[in-house]
Amino acid sequence: MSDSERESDSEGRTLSELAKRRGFFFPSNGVYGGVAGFYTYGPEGAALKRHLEDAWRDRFTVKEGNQEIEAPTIMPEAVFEASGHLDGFDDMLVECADCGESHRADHLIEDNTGIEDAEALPIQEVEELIREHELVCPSCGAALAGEPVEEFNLMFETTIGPGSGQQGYMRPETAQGIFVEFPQLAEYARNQLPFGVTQIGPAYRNEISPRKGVIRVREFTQAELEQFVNPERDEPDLSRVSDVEVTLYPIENQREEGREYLTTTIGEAVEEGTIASEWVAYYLGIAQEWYERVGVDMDRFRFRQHLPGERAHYASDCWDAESELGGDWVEIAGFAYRGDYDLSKHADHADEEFTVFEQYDEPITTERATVDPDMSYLGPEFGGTAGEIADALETLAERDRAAFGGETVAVEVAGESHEIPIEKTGFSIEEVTESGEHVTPHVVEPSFGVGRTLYTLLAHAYREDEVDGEERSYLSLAPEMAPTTVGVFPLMDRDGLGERARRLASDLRESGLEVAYDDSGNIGRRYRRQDEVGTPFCVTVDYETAESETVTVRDRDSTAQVRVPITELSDVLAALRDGGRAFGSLVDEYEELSVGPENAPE
RNA sequence: GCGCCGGUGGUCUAGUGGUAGGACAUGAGCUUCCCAAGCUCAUAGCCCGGGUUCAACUCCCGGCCGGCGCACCA
Repeated sequence: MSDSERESDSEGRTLSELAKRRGFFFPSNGVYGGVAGFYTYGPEGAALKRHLEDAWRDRFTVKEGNQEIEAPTIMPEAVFEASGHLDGFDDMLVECADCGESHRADHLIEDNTGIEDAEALPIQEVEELIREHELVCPSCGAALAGEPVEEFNLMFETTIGPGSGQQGYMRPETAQGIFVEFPQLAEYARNQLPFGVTQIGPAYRNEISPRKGVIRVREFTQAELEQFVNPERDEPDLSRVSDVEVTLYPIENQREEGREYLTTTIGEAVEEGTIASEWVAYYLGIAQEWYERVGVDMDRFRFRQHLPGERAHYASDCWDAESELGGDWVEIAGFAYRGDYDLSKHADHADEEFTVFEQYDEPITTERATVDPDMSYLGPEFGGTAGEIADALETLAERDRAAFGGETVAVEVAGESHEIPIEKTGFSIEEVTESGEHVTPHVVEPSFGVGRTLYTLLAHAYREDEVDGEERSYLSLAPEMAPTTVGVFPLMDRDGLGERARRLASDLRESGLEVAYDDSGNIGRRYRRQDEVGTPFCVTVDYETAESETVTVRDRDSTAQVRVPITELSDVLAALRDGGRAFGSLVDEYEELSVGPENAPE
């Protein structure tokens, strides 16, 4: 076992054990034997996920001035015919009868025959090609001719409506729900580019082999932004992020053995051309700051550029955000410049405009040669070909207005030349004023995996240390992310402390804090319980509370405690949660609690 | 999908051809004036199906689930 495997094993085991025991996540449907690739988020996990989504929404929807929508998860076949998922999401597998290895049939053909885009070919033809070219198994060399080519589509199929119904699919990405509604969405954006539409929700992929717990699952949550821009004009506000430092892993560095990552700023990376698209660069910068905010360890994080081979064919520049988990780098977000690929595809298939009308600053007036053929002449004269002749005249006028300079003009229809008197063509030079043009927007797509990000937060927050000689493990989650913000305990559940603490817990909940109340076991046990689920602060009602109307507030990471007046408590806790202040700043303002044998009251 | 390994309370684990023991956790109580202490009691388990056998948690076969490797990951 390599170091990284051992590391991965140990981190994965520790985390999945913690996740299950503490209610972050666990495999679904366990009582019926379970089914691979589906996970249930328990109480702690669901809260953490909600906070993560809220933070994403705050940054990528609200702060960017975008609009969030919620589209269905089941969509009809036509959507995926247009998007390319029906063909492109198909894998054609052929299995070697000799050694049992499965291979991508389309890749074998492309590699050995010079045929391109074999993916698009029907199954029978692929089987035929394997036979014709006498392709062999790359692993063992056995002939593959005659082996069946199996089609495997990563999309879940379903039937819409009763009976045979209509073929539908679970969406493999949330993005299509935005693209197909573009005409409506553009209308809501008052046809003003640029605008962005976000969506947070589940997507489905029938993975061949789900792995690594929540990292590769068949149902997962995406948070996606589709930023629609006018490629000729719209630019992001790079000044906003130009000083943001990022760790980049560009193509050149991946190709050369031993080359380190590139630590630079977004501004420099754009200037140097490391990041080709300014829009992609902008969102890398925004994302960098966001990942820091939610608690990703930036020493275990990088942006990696897609190699040309792994890039989708429509993406001109694509970067992944990757986090290091148990020694492996895992994709947690993708940032792609998708051009007009998606909207154009839907425009072709849907017989609908997927454009925005962009008004020019000044109307442009141009001269245009037009014809208005006299059909009462052309009809009797040319019979059935009259219509085609009229079309030919129009085409000719656009192409070569000089042809209309003589007495007659000659057009060719179906190989035959016809002479038309100029006065019957209705030829004229017109002034045409255009106030704008229809533009198919380009799409910049930051696409986040919520589950993978959540797992990263847990992995990067997990700590073990020692407190008073006792080992403890805790999650150093960002206060904003933590499932519970504050634990409230009575030091003893007697002498009225319990009642006072319960009342305090209730008051804090009313003020909008997420509170856990616990009076079971000794105080240390309760601290450890909260430590393990990442609760950043614990409040204890003790014997002094009744006298001074103060409680102790304990910091998870340092275990330090200060005594805070109850009247200020909810404000202080909210500020700690929202990042308005750090626990360290409380020490200056409030009395620090020191507890030990020498301080204990007699 | 293929190969290797595994599956015992919530978690971690011991063990056996005659249906199971521990630790932690959890609950009740005692104790305890700030960091998993102690004591008593309680709850709770052999992944599923078939086979062999008088008898299967144990042996065999299949499935499901998990880990790892291969393949796959638009």
